[in-house]
Amino acid sequence: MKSEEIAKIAGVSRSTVSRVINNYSNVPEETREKVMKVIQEYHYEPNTSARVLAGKGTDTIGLFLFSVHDKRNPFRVYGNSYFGPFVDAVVDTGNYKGYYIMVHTIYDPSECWRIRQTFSQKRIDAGIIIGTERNKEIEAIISDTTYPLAIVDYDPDEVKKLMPKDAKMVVVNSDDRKGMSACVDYLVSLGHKQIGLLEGRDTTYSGFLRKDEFQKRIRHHGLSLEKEFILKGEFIRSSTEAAVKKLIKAKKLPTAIIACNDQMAISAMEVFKQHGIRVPDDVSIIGYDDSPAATVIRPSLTTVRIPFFHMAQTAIESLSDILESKETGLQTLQLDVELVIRESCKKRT
Amino acid sequence: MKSEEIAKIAGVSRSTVSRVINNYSNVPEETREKVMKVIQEYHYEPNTSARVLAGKGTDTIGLFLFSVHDKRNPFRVYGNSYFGPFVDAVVDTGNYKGYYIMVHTIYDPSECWRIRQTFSQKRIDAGIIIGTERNKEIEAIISDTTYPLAIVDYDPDEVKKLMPKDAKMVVVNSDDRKGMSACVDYLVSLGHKQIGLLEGRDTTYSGFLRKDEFQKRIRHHGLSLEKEFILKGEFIRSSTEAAVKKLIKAKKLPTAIIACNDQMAISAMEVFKQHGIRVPDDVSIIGYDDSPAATVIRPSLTTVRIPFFHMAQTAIESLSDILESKETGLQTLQLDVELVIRESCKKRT
DNA sequence: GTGAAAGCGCTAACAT
DNA sequence: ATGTTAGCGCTTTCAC
Repeated sequence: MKSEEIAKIAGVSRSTVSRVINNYSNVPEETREKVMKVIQEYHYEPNTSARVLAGKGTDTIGLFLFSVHDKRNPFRVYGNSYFGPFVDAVVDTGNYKGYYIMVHTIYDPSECWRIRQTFSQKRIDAGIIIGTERNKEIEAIISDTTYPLAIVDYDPDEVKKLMPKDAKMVVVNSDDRKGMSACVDYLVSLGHKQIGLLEGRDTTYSGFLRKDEFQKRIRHHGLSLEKEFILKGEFIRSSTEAAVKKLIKAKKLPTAIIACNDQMAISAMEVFKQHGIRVPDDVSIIGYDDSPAATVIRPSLTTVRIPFFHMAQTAIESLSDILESKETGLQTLQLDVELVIRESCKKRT
Repeated sequence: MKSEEIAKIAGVSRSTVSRVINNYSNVPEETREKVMKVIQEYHYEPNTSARVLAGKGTDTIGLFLFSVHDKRNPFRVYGNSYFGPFVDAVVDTGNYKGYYIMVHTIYDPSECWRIRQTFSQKRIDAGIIIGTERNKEIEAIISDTTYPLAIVDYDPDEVKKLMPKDAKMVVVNSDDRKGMSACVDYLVSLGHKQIGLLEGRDTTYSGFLRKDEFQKRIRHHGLSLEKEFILKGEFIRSSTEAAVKKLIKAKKLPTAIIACNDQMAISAMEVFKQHGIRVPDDVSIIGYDDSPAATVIRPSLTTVRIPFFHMAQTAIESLSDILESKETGLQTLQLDVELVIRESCKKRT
């Protein structure tokens, strides 16, 4: 079924059918109804490719997930506490606003060409990138993309510096400094003086910020910054386990540890348990993300809640605005976080 | 950049450029290389809409997730132990085979028109449906869809009955009867005689099969089937909590409970803990799905592992075959499951 | 082996 | 207010 047939049946021309479909103002109610009736009767849906070719948008947004996980890890994306709720939120909010969402996973910077290709083939009107580390490939994307692009968790200043003048970008972050300082403050208020950090990757904006703020805040409280208490967990299980085991072997434990994501916090808890070290009695632990697992594990995990849903919503809405208005430039957004106190921390007596 | 410009630069016609792009056999190596060089130099990518309009496929597969969760539950999809790894696997396998994946969430049968619309607008070449309950709307989709469609977790006989003669369908299930009977057998081998069931929804194929097999297998072992031990958890947390609380109030507990998904098992464990009932000392629990949470919770959850990754892979591959061969008919696939024994069950002494 | 030309289904500028 | 027409960028017969 094509618009021409609808036109014939309704006794009008293709253009009129098109006008009805696209809600043009200059078509009388009577004609509109007549055409709509035929459209509905025949369940006519305009061919997307034809519309796009004739100048309309695809109404499709591409979501590109940069996974830090190994390609062969079966939980690589959904096991990632970060992505799950975010994808969910993007699909939901996107669908709600009338967009189709195309999801891609990128396991390595060398696969960045997929982003460019998807744009070049005109499959999407806009894109969302999440989880990327800072590297040549992504910088190249930022430097030469003029399609609307939202980047989650990236340094806005870098984007501003790199992006073309006619770029339409939006950067969405959560308040990592606030989140981390809340963690430190909370532990200090519980009497902790020896606080360790399970850091993520500082090639990641949030990873860098959290570590940096940790150090600043520790100093702010006049505490000492022990080098052996800064553990390289790289946001993943394997590195975390190795780092925590090494820490335990060194025989000198901090009284509390802040992990830069929940997965590391949980891995650490498991290693501690294996070694007979009790959480929170012997060591307090704080996570970051507030992933679903945080409420399931025992003791339940005190962690920083990132407003993924809201971030996704914001990203989609900004892109939507950009697509409608054609406005150009960089838009920076920072959403609020919240420390969720559960059972994994204890007062230092 | 369009094919015409490439043609001009390479000193050939548009048709030749097209032949090169589409790997036609009758292009001499020399010409092919000449054209390819220009294509690469200018990073030319053919416009998808134009190709589709001219008769090519979209190379896009639609993934439709029927969520049993409430629209306002922030973990509705990724919190669903079932979907997460599956979406992941579909995107991965799909991308690997050169397909783009469009993800949609359907919260209510009344939103089924989205599936039809996406096909009618010619946005996708094939679709995958997962998590649907049996109802008028989905039956209508099955009855009138002639596009390649894979349905995960659905009664193949029903599909065969409903589908048009020229349909291209594939149904992918896991071996629910085997999974459930393995659970019962295992508990029986541990000496349990009073076994309860946290059932899902029997409008779901797997939900029905698991409950049915549970009853069959209980009888097979000559055990009694106590009505009060069949709890309606509906696959979700809230119903499970209510059902388990009611069970506890009745003062008569089974010595073991099999839940038809991990989420219900975990919810039940939490309620038991709140009431001072120990797992597995007082009651053994088995889940179903082997979701990531199963290894995190304490005691870790004995559960049936569903090969989501393999199921997704199978679905994509079958669709891919169908798209390439244009073969018609119904293809039924059933993948194997495995009982993963962890800590949540104990011998009945 | 390669080019010319028709056509895919739609939108939009133009004409009426 | 509505019809006519010229593309949008590509693939694909059909000639040569």
